[in-house]
Amino acid sequence: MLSYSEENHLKAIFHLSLNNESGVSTNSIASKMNSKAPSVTEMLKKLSEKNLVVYKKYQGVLLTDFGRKTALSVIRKHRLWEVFLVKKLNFKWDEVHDIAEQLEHIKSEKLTNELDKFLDYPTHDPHGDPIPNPAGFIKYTAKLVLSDLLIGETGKFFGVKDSSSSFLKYLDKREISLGSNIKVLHKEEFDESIQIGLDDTNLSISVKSAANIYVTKL
Amino acid sequence: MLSYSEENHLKAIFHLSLNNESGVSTNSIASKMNSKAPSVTEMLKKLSEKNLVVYKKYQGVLLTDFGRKTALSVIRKHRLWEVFLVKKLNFKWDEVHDIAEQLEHIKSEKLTNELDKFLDYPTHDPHGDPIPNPAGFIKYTAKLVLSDLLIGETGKFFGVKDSSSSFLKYLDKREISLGSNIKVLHKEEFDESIQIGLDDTNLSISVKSAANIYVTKL
DNA sequence: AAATTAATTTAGTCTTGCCTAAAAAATATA
DNA sequence: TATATTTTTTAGGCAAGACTAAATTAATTT
Repeated sequence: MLSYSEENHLKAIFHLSLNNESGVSTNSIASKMNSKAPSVTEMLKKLSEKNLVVYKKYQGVLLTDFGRKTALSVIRKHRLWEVFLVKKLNFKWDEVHDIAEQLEHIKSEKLTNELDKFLDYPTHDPHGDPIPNPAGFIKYTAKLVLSDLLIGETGKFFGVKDSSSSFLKYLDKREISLGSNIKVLHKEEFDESIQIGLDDTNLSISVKSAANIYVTKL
Repeated sequence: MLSYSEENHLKAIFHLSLNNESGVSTNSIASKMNSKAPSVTEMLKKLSEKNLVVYKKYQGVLLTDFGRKTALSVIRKHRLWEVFLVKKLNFKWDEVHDIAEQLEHIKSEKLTNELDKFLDYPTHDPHGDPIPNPAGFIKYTAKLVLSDLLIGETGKFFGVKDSSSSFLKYLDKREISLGSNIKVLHKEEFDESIQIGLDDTNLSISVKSAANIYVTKL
């Protein structure tokens, strides 16, 4: 039975190893976990003992298959609970993260699978991130970003890269919501801002925002 | 912010003080928590520091108003989650306790209240126990037990005293379920067993079982 | 290649929550 | 009431998970 802290470290390593094939550094884990390097070193030893990671001093760390499956089971629960909160309990997508951080540690396979069924087997969470299946398989989609689109092209908004509450609120205020079709009308040379068309309205957003909006080209 | 262990101790004290107006003993708490007396003593000091209990060495312990409210908030969450598991996720009433023990510690008032609304403000959990309201008010009903009924009387089954999994399974097997109307047909002098009528069937149960079945006289 | 800087690990400490064994207080009994 | 028993508390220890400061290893720069 894993502790919350063990599960959280596995999750952090999983997320960091997506960018870093060759091994995740102690410091990057510490910074993601809001902790300090020595705490991470100690935890890596323990996870290594339990065959959840491959760890060699000073060499960075990687998940074993078992570790990866375990991390994905936690992520699966996190994302299913996010769907539950938004779809069933009227939460906004920027309010669910902290609660899902708690719920993801509840231990009951039956609960997870019944929840999945109750939600009608969702494939993505409210931020557009894919939900792993019970076997730990996760379906990634190529991640095209709004700022990658050329003038005249249209994309369907399916997720965000930075899911911080402030960015999500920014999107809500502008009524840019998951599923919208966004057309790139113009790119300003001066400040790189982008004019977009959304339903009947036109608005201007910064490149920084556009780089945070995942789209599928239509 | 209270720890799981603090919340669990408050809950134990709450339940024990229902029978014991004058103060709950260290040993009784330890036995309910599956721990040992010294652990309880230590915790009582801490809870007393935080004004959750009134504790004087060797004198037993009682909840303060604040402690009582806190305990009831945990119990409220426990029972709401039990309703959720049974009503929405197809759990049997004997399967929900351990999961609710985990879920009761999730911290989010909004979550609790939205869950309450989603479940349409249930008044009782799947075992017939009343659910406290958000203000910490709990409505007790006088607890009449099946073995209290006289021959010829009928009661509506609304709860169980001992909600152990084995007893709940026993009831399921005999198709004695919450809400049933049970008529006392006969009491056997020899072994005190009781003949009952349930819908169209008659069956015989022990006094011990009958003393675990809460009913309202019809 | 040596020296400096950065990253990581070790050593030692603290808190929480649990324990056993021993001491002290309260209760029951002869 | 004095003694025995039970209950509770104190004392001291242990494991988990965090930390700071110091030491070590790796990486970078000159």
